[in-house]
Amino acid sequence: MAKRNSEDTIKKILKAALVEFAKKGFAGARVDEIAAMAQVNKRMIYYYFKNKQGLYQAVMEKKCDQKELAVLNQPSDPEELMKYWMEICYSDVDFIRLMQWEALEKGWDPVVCEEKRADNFKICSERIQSKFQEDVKNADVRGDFLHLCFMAMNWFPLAFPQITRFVTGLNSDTEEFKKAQLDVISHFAKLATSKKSE
Amino acid sequence: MAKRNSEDTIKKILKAALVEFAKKGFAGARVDEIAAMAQVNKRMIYYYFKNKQGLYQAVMEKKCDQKELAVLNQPSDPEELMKYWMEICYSDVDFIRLMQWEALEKGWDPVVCEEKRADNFKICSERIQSKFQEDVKNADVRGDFLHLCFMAMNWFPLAFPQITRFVTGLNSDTEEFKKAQLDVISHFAKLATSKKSE
DNA sequence: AAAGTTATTAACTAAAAGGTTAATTAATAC
DNA sequence: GTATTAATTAACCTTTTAGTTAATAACTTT
Repeated sequence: MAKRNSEDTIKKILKAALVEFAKKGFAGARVDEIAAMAQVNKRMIYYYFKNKQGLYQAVMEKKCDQKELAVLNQPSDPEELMKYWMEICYSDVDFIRLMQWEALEKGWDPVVCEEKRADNFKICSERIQSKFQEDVKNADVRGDFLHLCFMAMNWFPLAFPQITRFVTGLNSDTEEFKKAQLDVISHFAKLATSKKSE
Repeated sequence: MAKRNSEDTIKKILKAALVEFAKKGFAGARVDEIAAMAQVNKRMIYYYFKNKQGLYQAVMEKKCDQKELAVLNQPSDPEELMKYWMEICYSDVDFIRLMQWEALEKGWDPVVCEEKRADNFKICSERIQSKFQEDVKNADVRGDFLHLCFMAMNWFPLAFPQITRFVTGLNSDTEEFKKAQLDVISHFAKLATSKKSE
């Protein structure tokens, strides 16, 4: 019989739960499946996390904490910034899916870690504002709305893979797509940072 | 007892199913709930659509057909075009949610009406290409990728309401948000259509 | 109006799926 | 070593849910 190790079982459960929740959302995720994937008795989930909701909460909080680090390590150069966030998105599709499930399942209702997450996004918006607003003098466009647009361009292909395939003919998880998409985003970033000719 | 009317019951079922599928996705939708909402005996759903999957298919096909019309009625002026599609998005959030559930539940797998939908998007991409490419001579950006970006900016706030709230402090279903968002999108459109100064 | 067909209903079935009970085993304290 | 606590297990319970059975009521045809 395997040795006992509460820390290890908690870790195994969280890891499996992340995969399952990202794959099927909260409602679609199966507790039995998580237990099987983690190779842990189902009862352990209720022992450590009370119920499915508690486990979900724990998974979300952990992910949000991870992303906090990414915000703090942002590069300052605008060109680099675009590349940086794109890399992060494409290297952690589970995160995007988690956010997407949350969006659908919660709608406009409040979600976990509201304040922490809002703060993180605020930092990003301010970064964009300071880098872009100074250049586009004649554009009275809010920095947070610029931020939202760049985020949209980054997230969309991963959030809507079929539609991306319909539109571009490419799968968004291919290198070919990624390159072309970064090109457009950088193109927009350049347009927004060079003074308008008009 | 109410009079019999097969056409009417089919219509009632489809209407309720659209609401339920948009709200909870395929897996989350409850057949009993749809029946109750449609005020129809549950058995009728299986009678007319065989099973839950068949009903889902019917709902999706109907929606796709509806959107085909919107594509054909596109205005040609770029500025108008942005406004047109934004209005369509915000007046039919159910459609966006349907697409989003599909994205999550199907992942990269094929979906209903593949060819028809791909064709529709192609028309839109070509429209964008013809309107934007001629202006931005020095940009070797593909029209379909431009299209994808504009679509992303339009869809994102409705697809990710919490994140939009975190970033902008506004709910994406408010007029205030809509106005500001159209401003940014138009701003980007203008940037992309005026020749680069460089 | 009788026979046949189409639409509708209520009651039932079987299989998940989240959660619980209570017993058991390993580590720790005394 | 014995008692106590913490971790783990198997078996069970309850509710929910997609899907069925079989009977019945309303139209249509002849």
